[in-house]
Amino acid sequence: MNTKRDQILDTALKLFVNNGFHATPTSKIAKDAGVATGTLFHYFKTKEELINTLYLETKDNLTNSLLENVNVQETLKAKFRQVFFNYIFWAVDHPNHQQFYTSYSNSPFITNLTKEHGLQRFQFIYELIEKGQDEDILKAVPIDLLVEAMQGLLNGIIKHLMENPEKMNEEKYQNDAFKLFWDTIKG
Amino acid sequence: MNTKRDQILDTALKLFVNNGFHATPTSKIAKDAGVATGTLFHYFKTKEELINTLYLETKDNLTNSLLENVNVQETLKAKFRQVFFNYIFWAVDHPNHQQFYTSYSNSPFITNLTKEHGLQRFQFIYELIEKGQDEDILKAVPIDLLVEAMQGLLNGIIKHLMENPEKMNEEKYQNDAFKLFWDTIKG
DNA sequence: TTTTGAATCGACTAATCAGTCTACAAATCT
DNA sequence: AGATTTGTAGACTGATTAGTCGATTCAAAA
Repeated sequence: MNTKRDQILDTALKLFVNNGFHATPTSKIAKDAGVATGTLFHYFKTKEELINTLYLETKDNLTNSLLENVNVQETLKAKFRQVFFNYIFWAVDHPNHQQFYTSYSNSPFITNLTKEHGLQRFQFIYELIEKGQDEDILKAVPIDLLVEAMQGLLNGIIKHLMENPEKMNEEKYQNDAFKLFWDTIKG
Repeated sequence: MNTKRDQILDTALKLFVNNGFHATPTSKIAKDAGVATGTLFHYFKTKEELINTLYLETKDNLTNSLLENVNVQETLKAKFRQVFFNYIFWAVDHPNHQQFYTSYSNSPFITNLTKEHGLQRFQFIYELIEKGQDEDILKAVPIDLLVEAMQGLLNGIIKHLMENPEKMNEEKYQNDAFKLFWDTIKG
């Protein structure tokens, strides 16, 4: 249900990633999605609202994935390992969403309001890090710095993986990649 | 000399960073730069050529800065330290260029040709890494992975620094930041 | 001095875009 | 059933955009 709405969202995502916002007219989104422009504007009042919706739904989707299979009883390192691979597998499974998210999370198109709204959802990562710092497992540097560093590093690794998808299933590669990550944050 | 051309480039950079490509008409660039649209198109055949020029000149500027004061006689770690801070200080000194570069280096606006052309200039970084791997100083992981990881991490650190510019001159912060970087790549 | 071509200007145009309007059909409610 | 809301369509419009064109200025070469 709500198939038209979803078709519009899916099509817009693809077009935005491949051509950018400005080269993607609403008329083309509607046409490729197989609906009329009236329908598009029925679901989204403006083009900007469509973009923001796309961004928020993508972020929700990612955030939910990050938490999967994170076992409370495991060590902190094991938890980070799980989150790390959740992120990576999500990116590989949803390449368009991943590219959309990294390309546009710093874009002036994504309004400040939207950014803030999205930010709060990473709360549990912050808690994980704080705990790690208290226990002297992670580096005692400003937490915001650590978060940005992690996110940047992850982006780099994912970028590499996107260009070398065959590595994804090599165990050695996986261990290497996580070692980069863990060495960065561990104290 | 060529002041008009430079005015156009400077103005375009500012507008692109603050408003994005699509919300920045050539007419506004010309107006803000204090020239006529005809003049803009005299120097740049198309808007896209203007964008690509901006990207390439920015990349040149960055690349040149990276090499400054890298002393051949120093240890590998010291060389990396120098490059690391060259990047960071460049970013702080040229915030608009920095934001333009990171925001748009993955953008569909930057044509593939331009990307490739720009890529070759990081040659010396690759050589530095290879040497480090041969000497068992750096991690023995695929070199492209290491490069992407470094770049991602650096982006994250810079992003944090942009939001906390007062930290820039704290020695502790500098050491913390470089430690993140070095721990990531060292073997 | 004369000639030439680059630099500059801004009015203009053809194309395109975001969003509107009207109409009708399907679903949901009373 | 009848009434009201929601979904869908696509032609249309007013505004905006990238890029053009012919006129003018200016500096340097011949």
